[in-house]
Order: sequence, then structure tokens, then C-alpha cells
Amino acid sequence: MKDLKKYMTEGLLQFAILLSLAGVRVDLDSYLPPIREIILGSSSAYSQIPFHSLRDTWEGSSLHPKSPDLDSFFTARRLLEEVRALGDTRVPRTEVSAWLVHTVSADAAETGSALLSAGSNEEGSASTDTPSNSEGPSQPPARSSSLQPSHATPSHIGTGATSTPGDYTKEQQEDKLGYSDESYNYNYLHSDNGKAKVDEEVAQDSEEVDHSNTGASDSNNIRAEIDQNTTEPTLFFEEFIQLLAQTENALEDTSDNSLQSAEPSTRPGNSVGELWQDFLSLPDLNITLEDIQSISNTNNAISTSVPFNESVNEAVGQDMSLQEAMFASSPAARSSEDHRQENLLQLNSSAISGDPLSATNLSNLFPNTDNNSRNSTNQDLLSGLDENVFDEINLMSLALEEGFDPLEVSQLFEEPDSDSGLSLNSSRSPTSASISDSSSITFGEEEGAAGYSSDSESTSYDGLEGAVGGSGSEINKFCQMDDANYYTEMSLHNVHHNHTYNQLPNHSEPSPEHHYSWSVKSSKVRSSCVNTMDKNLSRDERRAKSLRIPFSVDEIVSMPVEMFNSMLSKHYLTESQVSVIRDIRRRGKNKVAAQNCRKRKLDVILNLEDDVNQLKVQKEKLLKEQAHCSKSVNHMKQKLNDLYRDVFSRLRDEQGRPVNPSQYALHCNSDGSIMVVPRRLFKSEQKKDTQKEKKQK
DNA sequence: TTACGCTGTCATGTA
DNA sequence: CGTACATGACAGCGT
Repeated sequence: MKDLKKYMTEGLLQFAILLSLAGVRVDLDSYLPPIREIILGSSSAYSQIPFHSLRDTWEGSSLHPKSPDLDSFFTARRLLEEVRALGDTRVPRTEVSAWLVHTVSADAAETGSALLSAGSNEEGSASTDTPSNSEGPSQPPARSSSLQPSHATPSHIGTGATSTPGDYTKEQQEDKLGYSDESYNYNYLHSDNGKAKVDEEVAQDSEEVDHSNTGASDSNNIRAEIDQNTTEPTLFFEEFIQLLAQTENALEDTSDNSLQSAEPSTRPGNSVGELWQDFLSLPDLNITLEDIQSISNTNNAISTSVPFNESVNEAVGQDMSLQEAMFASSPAARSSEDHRQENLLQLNSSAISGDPLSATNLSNLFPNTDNNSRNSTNQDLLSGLDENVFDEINLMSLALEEGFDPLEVSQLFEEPDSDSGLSLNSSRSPTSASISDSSSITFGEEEGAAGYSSDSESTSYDGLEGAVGGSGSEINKFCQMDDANYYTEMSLHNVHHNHTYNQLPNHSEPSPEHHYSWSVKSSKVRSSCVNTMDKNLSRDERRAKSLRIPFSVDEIVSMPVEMFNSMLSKHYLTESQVSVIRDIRRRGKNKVAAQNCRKRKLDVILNLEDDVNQLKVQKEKLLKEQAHCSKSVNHMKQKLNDLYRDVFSRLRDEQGRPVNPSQYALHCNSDGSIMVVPRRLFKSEQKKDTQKEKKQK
């Protein structure tokens, strides 16, 4: 039955392709509702592996397939698309697809592979599938089903596969471009293995594409056709960019709430994105900075997409290939990222100078935000930022300013209250998982790393933490092997030595060699971090040192309660410091208590063992004594018997005959006199005596 | 690779 | 009610 469905699906898809090539519009949605399930399984939202892995490049990075936010996210998107479909002009999908096909096929299997994968990864299974390809588990995604009539190239980019029934919406185009850019960086930052894999997929896809085209034309013909269709790319992209801008506004207006939960996964780049993620994953920031997150994400979309689109536009205008455009756009995107990162650090710097964190400073975080959003944003931010946030930022900047070891800086971002391991776990979840993916791919290090934040923290200190890394040790990633983090770190160092923050840091063009050098450098950084770290210090000692707590751990722990409370009240301590101090005291006390408890337990065990040994000795002694006594008793009995016999042997009755000892017995009276009594009477008297004793008892 | 002990930490109960 | 203490349980780490 399954095969039959598969067969039908393939046939219908191929038929649809043929019809689309012939200019006949076919809406497969109405005919093939079950395709989605046939191909993807019950639901793409529930099929974790292919769906999640393919979406992982951008929006799915921090959104677990099982996340309840996912439904609302897709629902919001779908509704948004539907609403937009009511009035907006649409860019025919085929133009974009053709453009992509053109550029991709120009040099597909080589350098453009990452790009291709980027474009294909973005919308789920669109990555590896042609509309006609129904083999394998990862098949044209759920929303794919309509093929454009005119130029609906059966190309694998058949991204159309990812579009909603009907048209390829602007949002999807935007996403595609954004994904492409981001995914390119993503792939770039990853190991060659990943890229090779991507290349394989792309090559395979290309084959499949060509294969699927046999009904109509070969790929060259398609390319020629596409070239004809893209004779005016500039026009298309101008329209496209305009639509993008409209989409941005619509997106902000209509789907802000629903997307808010999903948007945090949107990251402009690995380095800045992770830094941003780290920053936002600060325990105190988690809730209060949600506004920032959403806003920043929209900013990301603006800041990354606009220059990118410009560059793409230029690229098209200059008849550049898409790949070139992407290369050209990557530095631009990077620059915007750097710029934002600078602003983030500028925030720190402003805190260094002692100025209270003002709206102006905060606004630097979002340079690309328009005035309206900025005005509202800053208020939200300021209202959302609690004191701890400023403490963290201030301490972070202080550490940076005074040349702290990055590890020490990282301490500032640790969970101030590590009591609740659960809350820590909840805060790390999907985002950190995505981060772990990247780092694990890059360095082949993995760590299960579930559990307390303290654990992850300690492991990160030992340089063993792969990537899952605790949320508490976010900036600890300075010392990790993630290239992106190293990138971040380098940026931070730039800022550290240049407090003007006006110049964008110049980063060379990404290249595999550069990537390798990054790896080498970052490994050096980690080793140096590990070396500089005083391993002799306990976790609490390191934490206290990092937070510049003016007391030693011993003092904190052994201090009497009154002195401890007075100390907390006398010294100006931030909430983080107080929290850490209390934790240190509690843990220290408990540590001592646990040691004492174990010592006592051992003492008890040892004492019990001693008691057992003593009792054994006593038992042996008693047994010996018992044996000795019984031996004595037996000896005395023997002597008594001898005496008895001797006495009876000498006794004679009235006739002079010897007395039979079996019939008579000797009885001692209380007065010491001895009588010879017949045994019958003796026994009866004994019975009476025993009865009397029983009655008395 | 597994078993085991040590240690730190947390949760919980008690004084 | 807050604090200190005790203790079982758990997890990580080293041997």
C-alpha cells in the first residue's frame, strides 16, 4: 500500500512537472493532501530528525520540533501568509527559483555547494528534494504542492516545493535569502566533513533534478530557459526588495507575539548570534530581556537582510553569480554583526565609565532600529532590565576593562543562584543544543552535559565542555573551541583595546584556511585559558574571585551569622554578589557538614566494627570460660559420684547387707546432717518442693 | 570498560 | 521564620 502511494505520488508529481512545463497550472494540494504524510510521515512537526536537522540552520535552531511554540509559530506564519496573500503583489516564485538555479548550476558542485545547501536547508526538506523525487524519508515538505505554470523549473531548487500552495510568498523569499546567507556562514564555520556532506547532497540533488527533467528537457535546456526568464533580474529584485520591506513591516505588526517565541532562534551569525544568545541566556536576562530579543531579531532581519539584499541587487545588476553575491554579502552581514557586537560592547564600555546605563547606551545595541521602534524599544528595555542585568553588564565591563581573564569574565555570567538546577536546565535547552551542534561538528567534542549548571561550569573550566554547555557559563565559551566564539573573542579583544568602537573590525574573507587557523588559534586560546586558570581554586573560590567578593570562601563559610549579616549589610554588594556569597556559605557549610557526616558515619562504622570485634573476643573468652566451667563441673560430678559410691559401699542396713544405691539416696538436711532416704520418698519430697516453688512464683 | 571510593552538591528533615 | 546542622541521594571524577 505504501509503495502504491509512493508510486502514485511520484507519478503525479512528474505529471505535474510536465504540465507545469507545458504552462498548465496544477495545484497538487487539492489532489494530494496525503503527500505530506506519505513523504514526511505523520507530520513534519513530529518527525524530529529530518525536519529538525534541516530547519536547524536558522529558525529551527532553537526551536525544538516538539516545542509547543512551534505550532504557534507555523500557525502564525501560515496566517500571515494567507493575510498577505489577500492583497499583496507576489513575486512569481519561478523568478527567484530560476535565478537560484542559474547561479547554482553555474558552479554547482564546488564552492556553491554550501550556498546551495543553505538555500535548501532553510525550508525543511526542500533541501534535498525535487518535486519529482519522492524517494527517501526527507521529501518535499508539507506545504509543497503547487508548481508554477510558466517557468516552474523542476529544478531541485524547486523551492517551490517549500512554498504554500499557490505562490512563493515574499516572506519565504526573504527567508530564503536570509537562510542562504546565514547558512553559508554556518557551513563555512563547520568542518570540511560537513561541507563534503553538503556537497554530496547537492550533487545528488543535481542528479535528481536532471533526472526528473527527462520528461521535458535536460538541465541545459532548463538553464537556457531560465536565463531567458531572468533577462531583467534587477527589476525582479527591486520589486523583491520592496516586497521584503513590506513583509518586514507586516511581520512586525502581525506576528510579533506569535513569532516571539520562535524568533529567538533567529541568529544573524554564529559568532554574534552565540554571543547574543549567551547574553540573553543569562538567568536574569532570560525573562526580562525577551523584549530585547524580539526586537533584536527584527533588527537582525533588517540589518542582515538589507545590506545583503543590496549586495544581491548589485550582484545581479553587475551580472554576478549568486555565489559571488553571497560572498560579497557575507562580509556585509558580518560587518553588521560586528557593528552590533561593537555596540554590545559599547554598552559595556559605557558601564565602565561609570555612567548609568541609559537609554542612549541601550539604543546602541540596536543601531539599525528605526526611530519608532527604538523609542518604544528603549522604554521596554529599560523597564525590562532589572538591577541584576546592570550588575552583570557592569561587572562584565569591569572585568574587560581591568584585563580580567576571560574565564573570570565568564564567571560574571554564571547563574547567580545555582540552587535551582531545574531552572538552569530549562534555560539552556534548545539553543545551547544548537550551539553544541556547531562546536561538536567543528571539533568533534561532545559532552552529554546534562545536569547541574555547576557541572557544566566545572567542565568548561577544565576545557572539557563540548558545547551543550550550561547556560550559566555562557561567556565561558570564550575559552571553548568554537570558531564562532573565537570570532567573538577576537572581536571582544578588539574592543578591549580600542574603546572608540567606531571602526568596524576588519575580518579577512572567510576561507577554509582561515577556518583552520581559527581552530589552531582557538585551541591555543583554550589551552592558555586552562593554563592560566588556577585549578587549585575551588569553584566557589573562582566565583568569589570573579565577582570580586572581598572575602575569602573560608571567611564566608566560617563567619558567624551575625558577622555574616553585618558584612552583607555594611558592604555594598550587588544582588549577584550577595547571592553568590550566600551560596558559597550554604555550600561551604553543607560541605563541612557532609564531611563531618561522613566522618561520623565512618566513625560509627568503625566503632561498630570495633564493638563487633570486642564482642567476638568476649564471646570466645566466655566460651572458653564456659568450657572450663563445664569441665570443672564434670570433674566435680565425677568426684561426687565417686564419693557417693564410696559412701554406699560402706553403708549397711539393719541386717548388715549393703545398701542398694538405686533404691536409696543420700539426703542432706538443712542442719548439715545426712540421711539415707529411700528414693521413693526422696522423689515425692522433691515434687512437693518444686510445686511449692511454683506456687511461690 | 567497569567497579568502586571520594567528594561536592542538593533536597529534606530536625533542632 | 531563619539558620545551622544532619543525612540520604545523586552525579562527577579519579583510580
